[in-house]
Amino acid sequence: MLTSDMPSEKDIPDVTEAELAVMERVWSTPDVTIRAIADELYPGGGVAHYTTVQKLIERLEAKDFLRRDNSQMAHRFTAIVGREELIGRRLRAMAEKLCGGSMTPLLTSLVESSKLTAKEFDELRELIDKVSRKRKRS
Amino acid sequence: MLTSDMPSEKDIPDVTEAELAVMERVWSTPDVTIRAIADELYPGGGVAHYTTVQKLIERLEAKDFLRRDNSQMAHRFTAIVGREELIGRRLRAMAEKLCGGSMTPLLTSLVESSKLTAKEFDELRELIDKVSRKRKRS
DNA sequence: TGAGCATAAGACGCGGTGTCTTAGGTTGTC
DNA sequence: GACAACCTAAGACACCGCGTCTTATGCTCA
Repeated sequence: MLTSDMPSEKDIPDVTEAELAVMERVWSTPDVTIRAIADELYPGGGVAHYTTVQKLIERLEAKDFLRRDNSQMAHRFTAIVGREELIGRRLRAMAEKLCGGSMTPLLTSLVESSKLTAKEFDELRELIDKVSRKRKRS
Repeated sequence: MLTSDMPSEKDIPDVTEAELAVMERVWSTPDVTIRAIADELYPGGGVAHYTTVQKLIERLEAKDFLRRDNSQMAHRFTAIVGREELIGRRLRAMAEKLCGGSMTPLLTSLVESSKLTAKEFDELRELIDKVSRKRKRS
């Protein structure tokens, strides 16, 4: 009863840890094959490891994270959801769970809780200046 | 094998969804009791619901998210980890998993997608200055 | 024709998580 | 003192997500 499954967050798919490891290869290698991913994630792995990757790919495809090209016998895969998009989704989910849906408290909390290094502070300041300047022009 | 449990992220505790619901009450009510939380989360709930909250509290205490005052028979609880701190932890963990530890992509996404008004931009800038000034003094 | 590699589909085990059961101690009231 | 009503403490439980593995089948080429 305490686990609220509102459609607002439930409908936007995320990836598990193993799926993310697969997506990393899909992002870095264009038209990657299952074999290539398996060889990289499980060096010297057997059939079981190969089909593990296959199952992960199958689930990622079901969640529309990647597209399959089956024109050749060994299928090729391309990312639909990029890293930036995934970051955005997770930030949004986080804002939903922790801040009533607003992204602003995420920023202010980060600043207030002193969880940023001096360097990151400077980066953030610069970023804000840039965006607010750009915002003004429109 | 694909699930990497490096101590960098594993050692920093997080809360589950039900635990978060409890923390919300701990944050909002000073010196809250289990009874008060249970009555709010499970209106008209029985013994089972009460002990559910109790178990969640026990786990939160084990993770040092709250402190127990057992001077009275009905124990009182106070938050150790605040919402801001929790947000910071989750953002850090996210940077770790998705950006190799760098916060920059997260900050970029946050600033761009949090539709800040000009006024909020100024407020945030001010906040950053204040905190970074305080930082320098120590 | 058989070896090698691909896909497809299902089953499995483990661990996390929310929940519940049970036992026992303290307080207040008749 | 006895009893009800509250509290704590500790463990067990069921469900489910997730990573993994098994098995069956098909295509390609020496």
